[in-house]
Amino acid sequence: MNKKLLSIYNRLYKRFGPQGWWPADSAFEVAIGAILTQNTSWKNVERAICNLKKNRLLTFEKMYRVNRGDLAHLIRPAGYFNIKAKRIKNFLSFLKCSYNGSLKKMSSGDPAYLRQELLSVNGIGPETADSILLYALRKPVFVVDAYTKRIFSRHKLAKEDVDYHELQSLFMMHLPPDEQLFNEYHALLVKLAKDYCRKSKKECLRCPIHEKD
DNA sequence: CACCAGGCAAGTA
DNA sequence: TACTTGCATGGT
Repeated sequence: MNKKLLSIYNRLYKRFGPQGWWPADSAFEVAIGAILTQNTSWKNVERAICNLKKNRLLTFEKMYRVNRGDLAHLIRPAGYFNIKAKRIKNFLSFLKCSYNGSLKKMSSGDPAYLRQELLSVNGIGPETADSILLYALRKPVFVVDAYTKRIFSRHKLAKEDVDYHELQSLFMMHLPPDEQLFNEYHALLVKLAKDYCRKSKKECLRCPIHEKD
């Protein structure tokens, strides 16, 4: 499995090259984006982030001050704007209480402990927590998402109804705990899914996973 | 028109 | 525990 996972990674990297994740100007922007992208296309998230930038709200202090209603209005293009505004506020309250609003302070903590903390915030589940840990805090934590599940179940590398942590440990048990590797691997799986493994698209022509090294 | 997108929590039985 | 439903915009 160790070899297989690395082999898949090498094929994806060879085909698609570095993906440059996470596209953002700061760790704070990554964390907010992680909440905004819950079950939402990245294109819509970009519109919401653009609105936040235009209003100079993409810093902890500014966003901590703004009303939840005003925040909801600005992130409207990302969908679920009321509940996401609440979730962002929950995250900011946690960050204020535990780390005085500083992701930099937070980043010195132990990944397993930080994960527990993030999961205790209402609105932050496994994928959002792991996205923040990997892409904002640079911790070697593998991010699983709907794409990862779809690709691995369609290729019979995992069962159809595989559990989040089951699939996550598959990666983390068989790969070195390399933050850069996890970063690129997850990004490449998203790229693969978008190009070759859409939900409604059953075929998988020219899919790099099937190719030789 | 239906279906999907870088999920999560709350309600029901 | 195991389903089901609400949340909502914008693209195909």
